[in-house]
Amino acid sequence: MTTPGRGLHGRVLDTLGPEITAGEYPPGSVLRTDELAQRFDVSRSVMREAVRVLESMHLVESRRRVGVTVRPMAEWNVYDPQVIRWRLAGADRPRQLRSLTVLRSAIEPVAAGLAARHATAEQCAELTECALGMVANSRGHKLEEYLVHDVAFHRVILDASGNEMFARLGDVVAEVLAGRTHHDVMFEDPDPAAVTLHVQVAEAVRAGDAARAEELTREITVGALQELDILAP
Amino acid sequence: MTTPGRGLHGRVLDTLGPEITAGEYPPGSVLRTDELAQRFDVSRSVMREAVRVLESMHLVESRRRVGVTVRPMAEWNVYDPQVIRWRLAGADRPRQLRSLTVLRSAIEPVAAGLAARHATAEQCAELTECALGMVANSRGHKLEEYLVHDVAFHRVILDASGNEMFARLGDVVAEVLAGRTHHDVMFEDPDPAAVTLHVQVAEAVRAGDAARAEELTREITVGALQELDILAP
DNA sequence: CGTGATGAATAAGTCTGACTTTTTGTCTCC
DNA sequence: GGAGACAAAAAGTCAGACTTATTCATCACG
Repeated sequence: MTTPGRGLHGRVLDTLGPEITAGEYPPGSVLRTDELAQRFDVSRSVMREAVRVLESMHLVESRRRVGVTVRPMAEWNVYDPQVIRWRLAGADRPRQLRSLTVLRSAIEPVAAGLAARHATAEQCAELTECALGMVANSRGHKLEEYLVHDVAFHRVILDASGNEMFARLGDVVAEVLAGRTHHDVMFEDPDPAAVTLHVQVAEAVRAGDAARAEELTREITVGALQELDILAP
Repeated sequence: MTTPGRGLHGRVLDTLGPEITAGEYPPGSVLRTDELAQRFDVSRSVMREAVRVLESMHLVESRRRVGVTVRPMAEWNVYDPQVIRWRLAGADRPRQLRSLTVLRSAIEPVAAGLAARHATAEQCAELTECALGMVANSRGHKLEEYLVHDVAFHRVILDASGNEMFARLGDVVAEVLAGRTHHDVMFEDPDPAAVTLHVQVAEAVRAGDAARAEELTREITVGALQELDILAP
């Protein structure tokens, strides 16, 4: 991950950020920088830097003579990787995971279609390698190794799409996939059908068959959605 | 937009942010906080707050004994509304607009499908109202009025999807639509086919026909993509 | 009564200067 | 030429004094 302790203000954020995103302070609550500085035993300057960061994430708003007020969830920068991480670590992790999976289901098929058009030879090779890695670890409870290749696969697809907005969702996808493997119970080996689909996507991309790559990826994400629906219908 | 002058550090960001996102400092360049503070005629504390914000956007990285180094574009938080605004105001606006339009083409159809399932009666009414507003202003060079309804329409769709990640893209869509109307030349009235499609989407959502809403919206976004391809093939 | 002006209290905002800590580059010395 | 010590540089931290905007309450006036 990113460095955890990058300065005192970072330490403050590591506990204050999750508190806010967990909804511990209802929207409209006011925090006083002086009190916060006391609580975390840091100087006001450090506390102010932390508040500035929270402010840039639209988690809070700082106004004179009022204090630091917590903004309603609807205004948060929910695409900020830091915010995503905080929320995934908190109580509404399931809800968050569902939102992100729906996002994946919208993005990844289109990204795969673009990848089929734009992927370099090197990226095609990487993709095939990842798919093979998934096959090799799809049986025998080698979930960790499988995950590594799965994440790499989707990263390559997103990168190869040539769209920077898609490419930057690699971390999000990684978080979602890791979450599925680690937190949510996943005793069994991955679905063989999903593994096959990944191999086929790699083929389609290499063949430059955009429509097929898109459709196959859609099937993968539909599978991911169904998985969630089974877990929490 | 958001408040322009929210403190001294905000003023600094208003000029430093665009400079960085415009690529005026190549990746790896180092800035010294002291020099920046002098340049902007602010105290070091204010300058530090500004740097913290840039850091949280992953535009720069601050390291001891080294300085504030500019990160490569691939690491920027390109979903940060502030970053998007800075980049849209800069030189690579066209590229940015294309990326965002591709993003729209992935998100909005899925969002429309979900909206057909989840939209409240009130949201359906709003949608119809927006569509009618578009029709009413589709002829006679009433581009501004048309834009207002167009933006509102897409916002309602994204909100009604019930997915917060989609909902938060409302501002992005607004920027893209506004960009198309204002910056890129658009002398003529909007495409009548597009107007009809919006009306039909509103109908499909009200009827709860997810597949149809999705497909119609896909046509809208395909149109938006073609528009860009014609302007800069 | 309301209504608008006055003023005081409050909390964020700003600046300054001194000090600490980490990192890096260099200069020995073996 | 490599290992370790040393010095310089820049960010990081802190404390305290001061400024400024905002809110709220009070009070006079219509």
